[in-house]
Amino acid sequence: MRVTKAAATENRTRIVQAASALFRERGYDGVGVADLMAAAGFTHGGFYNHFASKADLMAAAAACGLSQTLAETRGESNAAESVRKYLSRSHRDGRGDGCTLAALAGDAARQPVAVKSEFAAGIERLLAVLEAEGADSDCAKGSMRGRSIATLAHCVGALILSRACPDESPLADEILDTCRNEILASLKRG
Amino acid sequence: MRVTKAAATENRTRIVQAASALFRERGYDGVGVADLMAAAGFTHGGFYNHFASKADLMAAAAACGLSQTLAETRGESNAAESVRKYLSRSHRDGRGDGCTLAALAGDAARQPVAVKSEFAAGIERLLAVLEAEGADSDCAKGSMRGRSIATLAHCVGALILSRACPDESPLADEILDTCRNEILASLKRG
DNA sequence: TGTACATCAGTGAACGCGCGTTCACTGATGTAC
DNA sequence: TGTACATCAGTGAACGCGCGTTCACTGATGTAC
Repeated sequence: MRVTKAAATENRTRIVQAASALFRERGYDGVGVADLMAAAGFTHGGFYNHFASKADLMAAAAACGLSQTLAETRGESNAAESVRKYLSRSHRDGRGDGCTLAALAGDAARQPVAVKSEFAAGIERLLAVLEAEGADSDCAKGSMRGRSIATLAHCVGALILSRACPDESPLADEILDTCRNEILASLKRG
Repeated sequence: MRVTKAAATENRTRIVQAASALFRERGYDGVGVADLMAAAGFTHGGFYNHFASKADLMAAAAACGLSQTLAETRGESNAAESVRKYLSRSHRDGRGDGCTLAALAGDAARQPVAVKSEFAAGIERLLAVLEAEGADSDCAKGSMRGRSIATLAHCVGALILSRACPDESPLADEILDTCRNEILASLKRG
């Protein structure tokens, strides 16, 4: 049964959003097309009315997830608050609605360039926000971008390493706590 | 045709080493049991003479890969040299014989606890080496472990983000170069 | 040391299963008159 | 505005394929005497 053109685009968005969360939870290879469509409330056959391939959806889902991460970062008042939320236990334990970089950057390295391009673009947008958040600090303007890159890499690395340890293991928490303190100290240092 | 007991254990090692490299290149889901056995020079049927399951091999391969990374880190004269090699273009572009953490920590988060335990153990051993390498610096002994954790997370995060960008993209190189400088500066700072 | 037999590492065919993708079909939507 | 028809979003069965795993078999190795 055909559906309103507006409804169709809305459905496409639903699929992309469901995919964005499921991919973050289980990885690109951990979710099938049928799972994705079911999560959005459809049967799998209609998938190719919206996307050329699974890889095509992966790129769209990456863009969606990274925009979501961007919006959340923008919602924080300053860089220190962003870092504290980013390196919290609740973020580490909630992959599905957490940072797309931490959840999928490792997978992205093995994906087609369409996916990697979305990651690069997402990182650039994120850096712009981080630079703006840090602009009120006493740090030299010229090195603000460099500091933002370093902070982002540090945060992402800490979250990924923490998640690679067994749940409830002391090391997982230690990595999170140690890096949070180190990064906050380096932010203050300016 | 049966094979010497010594040859059998040697064959097992060959399989684990081949798996360690292939998993790093293509991820845990990107390599099948038949691929792994073929890479070691065998047919797939004999796999279960050596391992209870693919997950069982994944844990063994993680331990093997992390030991390799440990040995290479130990081979460096000091922390600064380790960081320079770690955040080099050749390391970024050579996943197969590069750091297991950077290649597979993202995947490990979704694997059974046996795999995650190997990662936690590997991280602990790596931290011990990093602490020793930094011991000659003027940094307070008490915070050496904290500094090592931060340095490791920062390095791993930078490599993963750089790899998530399209090959040859300026951002991929910028992340690598920026983080290398930042981390080296923070090492000097002590 | 030599013989007879059990063991088991490695082979290659086969298993059921889930994957990404295709297809004929349905029926409400969009469009031409 | 009303009618006739083409379009196409969504359905569900089907496709070929590769996956992890199992199995009967082979024949050299290990062992008991």
